[in-house]
Amino acid sequence: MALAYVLPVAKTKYHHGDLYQQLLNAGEQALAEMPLDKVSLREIARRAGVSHAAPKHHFPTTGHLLGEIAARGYQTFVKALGEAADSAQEQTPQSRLHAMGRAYQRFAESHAAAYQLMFGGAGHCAMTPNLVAASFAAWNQLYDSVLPIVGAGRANAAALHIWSASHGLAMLKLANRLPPFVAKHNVEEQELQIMLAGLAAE
Amino acid sequence: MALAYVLPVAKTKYHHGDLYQQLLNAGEQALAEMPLDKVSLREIARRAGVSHAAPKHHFPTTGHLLGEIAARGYQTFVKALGEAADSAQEQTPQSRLHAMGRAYQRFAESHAAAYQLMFGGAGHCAMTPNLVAASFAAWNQLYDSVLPIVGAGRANAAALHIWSASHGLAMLKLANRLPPFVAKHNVEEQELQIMLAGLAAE
DNA sequence: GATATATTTTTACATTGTCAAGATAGTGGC
DNA sequence: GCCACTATCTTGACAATGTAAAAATATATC
Repeated sequence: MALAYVLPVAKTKYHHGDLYQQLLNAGEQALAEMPLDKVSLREIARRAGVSHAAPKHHFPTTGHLLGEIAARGYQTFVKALGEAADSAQEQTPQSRLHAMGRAYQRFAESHAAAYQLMFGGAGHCAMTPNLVAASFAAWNQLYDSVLPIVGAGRANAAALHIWSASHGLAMLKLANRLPPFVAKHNVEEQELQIMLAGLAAE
Repeated sequence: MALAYVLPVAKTKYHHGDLYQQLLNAGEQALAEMPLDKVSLREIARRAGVSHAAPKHHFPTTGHLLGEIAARGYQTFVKALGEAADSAQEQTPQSRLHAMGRAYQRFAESHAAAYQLMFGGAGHCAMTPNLVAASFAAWNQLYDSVLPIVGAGRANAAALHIWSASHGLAMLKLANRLPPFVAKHNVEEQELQIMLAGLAAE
C-alpha cells in the first residue's frame, strides 16, 4: 500500500538521480531566457539547483554539457522543420521546402541563443557523438527534401547551397551585419524565392 | 641639427603616445596566432607590453577594442577581395565576382579568428561607428560587383543572396558542421558556380 | 547493519573584465 | 628653472568564470 505514495518524479534530495537530464533542461531554459554569452556552467548549475561542481560528474567539461544541449537543439530544430513541411498548403516538394525555409529563419530568430550555440564556430560546444549525429540528421533532412526536386546527382550540391544560404542569412541577421534596407523589406521571402529558383535553374 | 636624431617611432617609455594603434596591432597579431576565444583584453595588453588596465584609457570596454580590430579586419577583407577581382583572368563582371568569391572563402579560412570576430554574433565586439562603416563598405563593394550583372532593380537582392551563401558556407566550414563528403570534393568552386548561375537565372 | 561506491558540496586556484587609487611623464604658467 | 596640472599608465582589488581536489552525504552491496 505504501507503493501508492512513491512519486516517480525526482526527489530533489541529495542524489536526485537524473541530474544529467535536468542539467540539459536547465541549459535549454537558460538559452531561451538569456543571450548565449551569459549561459555559463555555473548559471546552468544554479538553475538546476545544484552546486557549480556537480555537473563535473556527468559532463567532463563545460563544452560537453553545451554539446549535449546543442544536440537537443538540433533535434527540436529538425522537428520544427519537419512539422512546417508537413503543414504546408500544397504538399509538393517545392512547397514543402519553401515551408522549411521559412521555419528555418523563424527558428533562428526565436531560438537565437540556441541557434548560435548549435552553429557556434568558436570554442563553445564540444563535438560530442550526439551532437555529430544530431547535426547529421539535420543535414539528412535537408538532403531528403531537395532530392525529389533536383535528383540524386545534384542533391548534395543543392542541399549545401540551401544550407549555406539559409545559415548565412540567419547569422547575418543575428549579428546585425546587414545594411539598413533589409530591415524594411521582408528579405527572407525574397531570399527563399531566389534559392528555389536557383535550384530549378541548375 | 638635433632634429635628425628625433625618431618618429614610439619611444616605448611610459607614455609611448600611440598605444591606441599598438593595441590594434597587438589584437590583429593575436587573432592571427590563436583562436578567437583566447584573444582577451589582457592578452592583447600583454602583447602590447602594457598593463591590463592601460587599454581602459583608450577603449571604454573590451568590446570597443575588439570592435575597432574588427573594423580593421573588414578593411583588409575589402582590400583582399578588391585585389582578387582586379587580378582576375578576364575582366568581365562575372569573372571578377567569381574571383571575389574565391577570395572570400580564402580569407575566412586563413583569417579564421578575425573572420569570426568580424561576424561574431554574440557578445564579442561593440558596434562602434568605425565597425558599422567598415562593414557597410564591404556590403557596398559586393553591391557594386553584382550591379553590372543583374542591374539596379535586383542588385540588393542579389548581393544579399551572395553574401548569405558565402557567409553561410564559410561559417559552416569553420564550425565543422558540414557532412563528411564536403571534405573530399572541393565544394567552394561548386558553390560559386551555383551562386553565379542563380544570378543569371533570376 | 557495516562497508564500499557514487554523487554532491565545499574549498581552492588561475583566469578574465572592470574599477579605484596611486605613480609617472609631459604641459603650461610664473 | 620651478611648480601645479593633466593625461597616461601601473598597482591592487573585486566579482565571476571553469576546473580540480578534498570532504561530506546518500545509495548500493554484502
